[in-house]
Amino acid sequence: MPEGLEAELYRRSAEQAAGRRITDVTVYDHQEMAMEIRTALPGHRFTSVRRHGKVVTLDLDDGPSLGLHFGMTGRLVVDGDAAIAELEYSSGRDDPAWNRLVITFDDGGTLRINDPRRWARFVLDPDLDRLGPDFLDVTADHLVAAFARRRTPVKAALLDQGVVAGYGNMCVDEVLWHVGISPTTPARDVETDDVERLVEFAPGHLMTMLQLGGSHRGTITPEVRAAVPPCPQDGAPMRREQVGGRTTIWCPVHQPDP
DNA sequence: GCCCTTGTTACGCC
DNA sequence: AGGCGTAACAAGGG
Repeated sequence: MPEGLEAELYRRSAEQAAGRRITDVTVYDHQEMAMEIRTALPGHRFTSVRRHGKVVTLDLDDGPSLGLHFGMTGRLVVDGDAAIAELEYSSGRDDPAWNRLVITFDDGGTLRINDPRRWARFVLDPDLDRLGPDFLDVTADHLVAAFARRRTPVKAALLDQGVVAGYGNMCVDEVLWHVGISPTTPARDVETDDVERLVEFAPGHLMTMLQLGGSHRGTITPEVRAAVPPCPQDGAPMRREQVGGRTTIWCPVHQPDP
């Protein structure tokens, strides 16, 4: 599913669209915004493409920016080339019926959101103020402060985009497994040392996963999530339960509950 | 055909 | 007030 890593892949893909003149926009979903989007974009060019957490923002040379969020199964397709060939929990197909937004450029190329389920979102001038720091450069100080008043499982705290932006279900399990923190630990009870180890470890590991293709390319892969084999690190039976309302995989031995 | 999956938001409760 | 849990949402796939 599109987590921050997939959003980064989409951002890079969207850079191919920068500088090209927009000639047409077709809005198939969120009709309430169709008018303003069709008014703002044609005749203009995207100048730069940013990402914060799971939101990709395309800046316009003149006028509002365009914010994209891909929900669970949304993909960005630029010039017919899906940035992510395989996306967990989504089919591999690129059915035209699933196009939600299509932007056409004067060279005939397109930038599209294609989403079988309709949770992808797009909006002009996205509000990023409610998002925490990006997951690739959040500091330990920030997380410690944000965790301090929360009794909720650390897993839920990391998934809270207002605490830190970009983590999805798979990357949280991945990082917690590697740094040996139980996802059930109340956020306020996570040792500062452990938060520091997480912050030190996560960016490099996530970037490696990015280079391998995205959030499903870590140790806790979709196959591991489905089959729940013995812990790849120490061979103990892994647990698979709902934590913070989400299916969670962890090792009770090297990620012991507090 | 039931049930699983996900990210986000809306709600109600404490 | 704000933290917390949960339901709801869409719809393909097993």
